[in-house]
Amino acid sequence: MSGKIPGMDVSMLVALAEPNRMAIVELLRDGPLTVGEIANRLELSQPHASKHLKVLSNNGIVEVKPEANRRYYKLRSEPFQVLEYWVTSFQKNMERKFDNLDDYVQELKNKKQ
Amino acid sequence: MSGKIPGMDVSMLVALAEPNRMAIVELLRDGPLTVGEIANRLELSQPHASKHLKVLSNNGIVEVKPEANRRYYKLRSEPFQVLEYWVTSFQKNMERKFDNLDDYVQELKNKKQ
DNA sequence: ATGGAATATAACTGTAAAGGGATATTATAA
DNA sequence: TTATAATATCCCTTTACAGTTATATTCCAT
Repeated sequence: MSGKIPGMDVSMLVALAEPNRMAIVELLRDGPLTVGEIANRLELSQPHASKHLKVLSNNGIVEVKPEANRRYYKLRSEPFQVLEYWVTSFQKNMERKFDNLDDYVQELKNKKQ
Repeated sequence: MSGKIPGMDVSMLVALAEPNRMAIVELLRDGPLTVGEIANRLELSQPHASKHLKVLSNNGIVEVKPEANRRYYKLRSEPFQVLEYWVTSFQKNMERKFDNLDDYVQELKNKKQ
């Protein structure tokens, strides 16, 4: 219809919407960490940590920096910028629209009849 | 049941991280709609739409306003405010930390040895 | 009260993904 | 070379959930 603001790509949210992965993301706030560190601090098995990191990586939420036989995972900022933009535009929309819901619904009802 | 998950509550993201539910949320940007309207516009079966709306409702993303035998679903702003706060604080953190990753990793390595 | 419209819910199926364990890969060190 | 550490990948089981169909509920109109 009118100015349809491009909907958020859901895959990033899918990646974030799992407790262990969210915990990883929160952990990486303070800086890059290796797989082993992440697994230790979150009490995950190493394969489990690697798996979750792969999901995060596939969705561009983290990137890898190999260093000898370790791999430092670090957050990427871009997806968070996209998310911030989306949710911000959302807020503006809602404030504008729903100040008086009752009137709005009444208006809708009349239009339908 | 790892009781150590800080930060964002993941359940809201779980609710958003499904294509049909995201589509519903985008649809409700322009104002409240009934179940039937939502099902029609997104080409979902009625029970399917109701189910997704229940998930959104259980997570506080939408609320219901009964009107005769119709039910208008509308967005709630609070969860979006929470999400915006979270992602914003995130951004600040990352800008501050990761300006020069190479130095940071080097520093980490030295600390470990 | 009867019928129909709008919505919710229950029962079921199929599939995707989380979680665990074993193994493969890569890199370093002795 | 062999050994060991760090990580990825493969296999397997189980669970969660999207989606469908059928039925129940609620409300309005006649």
